[in-house]
Amino acid sequence: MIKATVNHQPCNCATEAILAAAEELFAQQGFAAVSIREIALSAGVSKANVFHHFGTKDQLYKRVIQQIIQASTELLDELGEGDDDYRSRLLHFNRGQLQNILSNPQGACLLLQESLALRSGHGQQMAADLLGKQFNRLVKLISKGQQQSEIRASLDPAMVATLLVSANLFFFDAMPVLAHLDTVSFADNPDKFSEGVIDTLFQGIAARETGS
Amino acid sequence: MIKATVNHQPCNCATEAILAAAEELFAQQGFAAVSIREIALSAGVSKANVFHHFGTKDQLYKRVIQQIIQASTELLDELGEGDDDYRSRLLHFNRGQLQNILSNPQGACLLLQESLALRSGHGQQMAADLLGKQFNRLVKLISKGQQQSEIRASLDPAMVATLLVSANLFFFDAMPVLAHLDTVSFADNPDKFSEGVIDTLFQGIAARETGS
DNA sequence: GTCTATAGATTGATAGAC
DNA sequence: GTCTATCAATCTATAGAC
Repeated sequence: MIKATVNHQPCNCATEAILAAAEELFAQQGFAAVSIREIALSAGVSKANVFHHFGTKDQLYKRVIQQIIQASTELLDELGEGDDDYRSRLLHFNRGQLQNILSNPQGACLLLQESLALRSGHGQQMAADLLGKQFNRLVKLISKGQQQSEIRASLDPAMVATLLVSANLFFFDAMPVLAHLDTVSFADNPDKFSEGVIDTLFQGIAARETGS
Repeated sequence: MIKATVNHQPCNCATEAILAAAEELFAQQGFAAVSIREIALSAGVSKANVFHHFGTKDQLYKRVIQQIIQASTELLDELGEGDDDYRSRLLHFNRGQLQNILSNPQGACLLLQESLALRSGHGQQMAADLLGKQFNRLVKLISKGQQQSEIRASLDPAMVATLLVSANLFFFDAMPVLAHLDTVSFADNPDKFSEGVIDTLFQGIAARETGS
């Protein structure tokens, strides 16, 4: 025994295959529409094997959500830091957040499903915490920009944060369908979109005399 | 004339009860998680009665989506018209859209589910058309504002429309969870939110000298 | 139109061999 | 850990009486 060359993560190929298959299917069809049989088939294992590793369908789903949240959280811890001007920092933050969303569309889709409360509140709290955390980081960034007089002090920082975050979620959720409208030119270019959002927000949309 | 006191809609109480029950349950749990038995129980009719009136579960779902789209479409046909300045007209449009969404949260929830493509593309096209129609109305409104020199001409109208629409969807979808953050003050006041969005967008968020 | 009864398929989960 | 075989429950949908 002593388990010599053992990996603490024993390359448990089956569990990873099951998790990957489950994430894809849950994202595409939603929790209730996916059967364990379907997941097992897609992962190349037997149905009983899924239950052996994850106990119940609910627990498997919870593990999938946890995995997404964790990967997502690790990616945004140094977003928007640095000593650039606040316009650059907000652009950096927003662009990073959008890239993060687009880097795992399935995960984003599942978190959006959670936000709609389609499941009986299992992963919902975790998804809410993730959104709240990102939102508060952004609010803090904007507040600092106001203290440094780079951002208009009379604005509610949470309102500005709302406009920034909502644009990214909308890009992910609705842009695929708006892309076919001839009025939309930025649907296939996230970076250009982020720049457009920041430009528009910083300059404002009201026509002004060329003052200043 | 003619058609005296007749209703073409013969007050078919059962079908309406079924539709109402189905809309509520589908919105809360998603299509796959709801059984016909559950819908029939909630509507106060028998299971077979549901099949008699709607044929299949898919067709019932499609009818629910159609009903929501139709009610939604009727409500926005004169939004943003008038001869006010374009700031007022955009505020009017956006506030109306948000009120429309909040007036039927279940419907909005179902349309969001459609946008996530959880169903095999039945109502998805209709939901996409509705969003596209509203979006294009808004784009046109903004373009006219640019022609009248009330809105900065160098902006992409679709970008401005994106910021406006996304804010409303975000308010509906994510605000309930953000409401618990102490940084957010407008979560329970849609009208105040709409004003804040328009204010922020028109003035821009960059600090400027008090010029002009 | 509304119901009861039922058919036939599929589901989540378990038992037990290997 | 992995499998086959199986259970009981639930599902969509239909048949047929009233």
